[in-house]
Amino acid sequence: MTDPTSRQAPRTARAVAREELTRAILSAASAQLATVGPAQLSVRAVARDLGMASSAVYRYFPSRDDLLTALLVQAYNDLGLAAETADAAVETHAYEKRWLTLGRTVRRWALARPHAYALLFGSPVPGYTAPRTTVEPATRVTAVLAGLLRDVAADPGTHSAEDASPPASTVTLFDADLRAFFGPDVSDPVLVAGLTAWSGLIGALTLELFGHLAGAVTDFDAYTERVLHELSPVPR
Amino acid sequence: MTDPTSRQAPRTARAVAREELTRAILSAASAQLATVGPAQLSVRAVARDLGMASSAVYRYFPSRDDLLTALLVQAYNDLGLAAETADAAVETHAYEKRWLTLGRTVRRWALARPHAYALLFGSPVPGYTAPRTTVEPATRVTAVLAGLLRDVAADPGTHSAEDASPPASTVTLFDADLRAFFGPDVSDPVLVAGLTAWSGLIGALTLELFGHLAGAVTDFDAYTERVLHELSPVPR
DNA sequence: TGTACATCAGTGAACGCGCGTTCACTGATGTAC
DNA sequence: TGTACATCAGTGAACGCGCGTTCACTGATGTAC
Repeated sequence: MTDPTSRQAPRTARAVAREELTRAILSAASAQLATVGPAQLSVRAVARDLGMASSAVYRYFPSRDDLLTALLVQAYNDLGLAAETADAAVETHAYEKRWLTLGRTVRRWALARPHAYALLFGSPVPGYTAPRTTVEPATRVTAVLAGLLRDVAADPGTHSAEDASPPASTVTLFDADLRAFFGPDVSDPVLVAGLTAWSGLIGALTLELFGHLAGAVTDFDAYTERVLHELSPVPR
Repeated sequence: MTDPTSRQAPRTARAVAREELTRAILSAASAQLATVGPAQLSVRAVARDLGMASSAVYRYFPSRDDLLTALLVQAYNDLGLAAETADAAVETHAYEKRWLTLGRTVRRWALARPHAYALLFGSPVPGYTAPRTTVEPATRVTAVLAGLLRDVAADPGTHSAEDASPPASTVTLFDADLRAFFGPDVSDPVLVAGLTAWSGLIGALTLELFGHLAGAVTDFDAYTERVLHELSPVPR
């Protein structure tokens, strides 16, 4: 990633204006998602909101899909940053606390912007395929979980007798990239446990946010706490 | 539910034709979902697929939203029936087997029609609110889980010492309707465990079907088996 | 510091398209006598 | 069994709307001498 503006910083008026409008467009587009969903995201409506000609938006994003991609990247980075920050504030060895913090942080993030959550974890947008650019930002939240599992695996105090049990699986479950991502200390069973916990978190948020538990659960905060405890993939 | 056709069954040619076309419309609409998603479901496109005037569809469904509702109801009933049938085929007391069967059945159902899964468990359709009619069909799959938990709770052989531990929660987590649905024998902790397992299943399917594990998991069948074992909310 | 030219931002009209829904209509099917 | 009338299915045109994207353009900002 070489940043062309980092050589010197002229900061011309044009560059400043461009940055600001880019932000304004993204923000208007994001606000739109709250009412219409990603498949209905409309370049014309965004332009209308900003009081500019629809064609002007094309100076900033070459197509509707690029605008959508930018929203995806922004949301993933936003969520990733929130998770990283929250995790860094917890003592490294307080493993369960770190898991709970991750869950709470993701949930708080999602509750504050349900449309962004739906963009990331809801139905894929028909006809749109996210480009490679989105892969790395998407990785950030899960990297926090990976870090936690890596720390647990590296801690000799957390190993009980049953860890010596044979791997028992002859099948290769995971891709080499994922294995590398979690590191060599994280065993297959731990990886399964971690992904199961992550699935449970995403499932619980999906059910809550998409209204499947409306009229069933009365206190979602307390409920989620219980579920997170139940799901914890770390010892203690 | 009084069925007006049950008094006698004249089965006029018109009635037959109407039933068949209704089915054809639903099937064409369902096929559409595979390519465009529920928000883009188009009455005109459905009519085009069937070779009829778009206005003719309105003789069968008064509006686009009603068509969508019919699709929802159909999908929920389809999934519910699959789960009920599969569960009935397993021995009542083979609790874990029943849980695994539920998970496998839901997954197989979803893999065979990912668009239907997205319709039920993906992002809500913006601007559309499902009417009361959909509630009961939506209940069917979860009723299978409820039946399982009820059977476990009613079985005296499944209670260990720790069940005697105090409820420990002063908060009311669940709505009275849900409590009634699961029955009085199912304790709060068991209910939490059941919903956690369900969340995990939905989360795992969402991550798999919506492509979040592409390039991470290599063998999704084996992976899901492991996750289902991990999630099991029943003893043994 | 001033001028000449190049670059960029934003406009407004236009292209071709698809949508949900209504309406007056034709012709076929069903029903009552 | 036959006839008269009512009901229903399906048509095609029309309404008013919104969309993504392109294009030739004006005017402002930036740059090189």
